[in-house]
Amino acid sequence: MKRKPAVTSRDVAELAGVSQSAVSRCFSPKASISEKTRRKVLAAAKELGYRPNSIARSLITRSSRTIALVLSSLNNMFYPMAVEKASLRFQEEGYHLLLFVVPEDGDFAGVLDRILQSQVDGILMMSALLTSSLARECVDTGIPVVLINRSVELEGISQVSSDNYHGGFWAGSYLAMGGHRRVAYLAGLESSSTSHYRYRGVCDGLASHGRQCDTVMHGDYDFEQARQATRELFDSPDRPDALFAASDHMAVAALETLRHELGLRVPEDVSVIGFDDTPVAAWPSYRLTTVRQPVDQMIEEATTLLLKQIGDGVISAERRVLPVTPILRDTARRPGAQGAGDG
Amino acid sequence: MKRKPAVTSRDVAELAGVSQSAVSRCFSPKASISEKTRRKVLAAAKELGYRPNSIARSLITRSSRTIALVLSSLNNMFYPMAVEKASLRFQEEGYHLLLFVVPEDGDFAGVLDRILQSQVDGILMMSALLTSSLARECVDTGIPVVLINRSVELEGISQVSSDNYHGGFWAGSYLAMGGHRRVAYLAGLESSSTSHYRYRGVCDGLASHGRQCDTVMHGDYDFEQARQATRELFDSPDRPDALFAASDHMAVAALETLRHELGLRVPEDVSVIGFDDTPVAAWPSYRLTTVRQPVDQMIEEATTLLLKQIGDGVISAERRVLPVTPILRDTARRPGAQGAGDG
DNA sequence: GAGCGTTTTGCAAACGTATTCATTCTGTGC
DNA sequence: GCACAGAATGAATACGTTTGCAAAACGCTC
Repeated sequence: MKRKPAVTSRDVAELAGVSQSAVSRCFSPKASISEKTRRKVLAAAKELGYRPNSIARSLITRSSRTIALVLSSLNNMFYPMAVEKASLRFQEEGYHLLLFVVPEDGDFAGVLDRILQSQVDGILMMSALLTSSLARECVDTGIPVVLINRSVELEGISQVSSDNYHGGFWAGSYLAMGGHRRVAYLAGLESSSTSHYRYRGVCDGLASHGRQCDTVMHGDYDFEQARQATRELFDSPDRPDALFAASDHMAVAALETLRHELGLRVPEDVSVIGFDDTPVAAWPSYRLTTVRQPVDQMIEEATTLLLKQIGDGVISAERRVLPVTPILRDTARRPGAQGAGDG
Repeated sequence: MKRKPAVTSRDVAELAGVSQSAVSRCFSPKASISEKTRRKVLAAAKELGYRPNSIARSLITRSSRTIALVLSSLNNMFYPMAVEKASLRFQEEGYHLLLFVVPEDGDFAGVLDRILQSQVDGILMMSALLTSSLARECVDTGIPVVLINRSVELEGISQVSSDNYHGGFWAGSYLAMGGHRRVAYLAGLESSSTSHYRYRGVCDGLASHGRQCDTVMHGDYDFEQARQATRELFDSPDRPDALFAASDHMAVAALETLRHELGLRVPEDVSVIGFDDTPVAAWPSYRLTTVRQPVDQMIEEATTLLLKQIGDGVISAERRVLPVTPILRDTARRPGAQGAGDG
């Protein structure tokens, strides 16, 4: 079964007895064309199974109507959810998504090269990866970039994030009010600004009640590493009495380890707070107290921001911070409840 | 900050004092070019920040080096894992992935239209969606299609799936040997061939031990629907004593409902078997007995199949069925264990 | 330096579309 | 029937590459 030669607008023009221009105009919404020829053309097009070649169109219009979506892992359900939403949104606007999965420690320079070659109209990044020299390359080529939940110190790169600091701050206050004295932070990747803001938040939140953050351990957003970190943190007599994890994914890993491996009760022995409010947090086995990120809204903002810059042909460096919502469930002791030893 | 006009191979040629062809040849691996001019050209290219325009390249070579990846949901972790793997594989081969998320009940015809317009070299489908008339359209345009874990009755469409039937068969036998008398099947989408094969498998597996499948309930691969189905199935005195779910995702939903809502013990009161062996199945809270699909291998096969057809320019309809692996954990009573009333 | 095979090079023609511009058509008001 | 505005049309060009072809340059041997 061999490929046929593609049918072009010229073929359709010939069959319909009109010029190639006429055919082209039939497929551009705003072009001026009479109803009569439109019908002739559409009939011919249908008969031949013609579809405009969007590559040729991109070449002439200098716009591929394509967005590069770059991320480094889909392990944390936050990302699949974001991807799904983004895909739907861009599809609505007639844009396509070119997917780039780049390991956090992978060769992003090479991938960026391919991204820039592919003539995307914009870049949506959900991972760090972007060093300032690479960011400069994007800006230089004039491609708008929007970062989700990551930050980079450079003009020309827009950012949408949730209020990581205040999310952390709430967690810190809440744990302090619950009477916890030794709070540990289960951090994400070192390179992740998100994890840093959450950390600073939790510290300040604790500080606002005269407490402090006791220990930091890196789980790198990874399930197994989070488990290992939990073991090291809690497998000792003077263990922490509360844990704030930089993601639900890690919080669940911690819960599993605390309960099933270390034999600790949550929240009686240890309180746990996560971040994201992914679906798993609501499952009855966990009922994880957490901080909800407004995924849909974040994607919505990021999409709008990107499309606006593409439309205007002007790249800017806006910064949007969206509010988070504390979700009170059962893994963190509630302030005022029995057991709160807050003198 | 305005966009600059793009730098083209002509600009580079001029600066380097060579012809535009020479520049082009510098960027095609197999072209013949002298070391001297190559150096001149590369220097000029670097100075100007030149990158070949892959749109123009696609137009002339009639190959976009792009694959359409279509799926309908990323809820079940099976898909994110598959997407990640596929993305990495195709990136290795110099292909890009164009992502299409289309709801299972969405307008696939419209999306297919866009896929075909975008001149992809191949299509990788991880959802049903493909009616035979749409499949015909693909075949007619000469684009190779590979389906993962779905089937459609048509020449020209290749398929890679795991051995759903034997996975189901094993589950049926295992439950029968465990002494279960009333086995229910928590099915996926009606339209999913995968779910059908698993059903036929579990029926035959049970039959091979003189049992039969008692009830079927549709969970449509959705967490909430699976919970609802579980309620309806088990909230009665003559409830089933075992459940085979068409995905781990639904099996976990069932587990949550059985344990935390209906107060049933697993596996003492009810045995549960899932399908996929996604990471969640191994979490200590569940330790789900399940059937492992070889995700990596499936993607590997699908990728190879697709690239081969693209390379040969010949589309074929191969069918690969990959073996599954039973994973014995703790949610299904083990044959011979106390409580097996297979008298 | 001539002769000859091999590489390297530039020219020019594609690829399939959008769009400008000049031209022709259409319809309206007189 | 005429003038005129507006819409509809086609010819031609451009988008940035790859590639066949023929010419030119090069590296040999004699």
